[in-house]
Amino acid sequence: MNYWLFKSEPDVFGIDDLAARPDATEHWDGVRNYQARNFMRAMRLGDQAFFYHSNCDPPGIVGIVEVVRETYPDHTAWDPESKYYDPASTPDNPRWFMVDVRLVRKLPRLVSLAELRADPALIELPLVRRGNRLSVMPVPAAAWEHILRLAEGG
DNA sequence: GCCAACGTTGGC
DNA sequence: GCCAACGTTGGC
Repeated sequence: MNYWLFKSEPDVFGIDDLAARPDATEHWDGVRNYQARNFMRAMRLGDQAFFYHSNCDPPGIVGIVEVVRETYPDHTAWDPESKYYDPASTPDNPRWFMVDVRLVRKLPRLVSLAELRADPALIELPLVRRGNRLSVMPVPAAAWEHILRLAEGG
């Protein structure tokens, strides 16, 4: 099992929006970066991920989600009305993919980006590397467990 | 609102 | 294939 992190802007789609979906499940559409796409294609059923709020104050990790459907084509790329439309992606030859995630739980508290950055145990966390703008990225197992301990105060 | 750090585009 | 220009992300 692998661990991941999904970024989302709470003004657009926050963790409470996910919680309000039927079965607290939603497809993760709109990823238009090849590296992030490749990470999603590597996800397997049962993989867990942090839900991260970006572009807000304060940015940070707010919950845990689980992959409940593995990679399949992102249909929003075929919709001319969608802001994620990409005419280079077709049903016969899809370029962009998504997974379905289900909310496992919100964390007892937000673990802020500032706190993550300041923690020497999280040097290996891609999120805190300089200039990282990926919206989907891996989380090393040791970092995953460390962050959970931070959130749970133990 | 600013701007650093990216990724993408397109002329050559 | 190079690389300058451009657009985007996202913290601050």
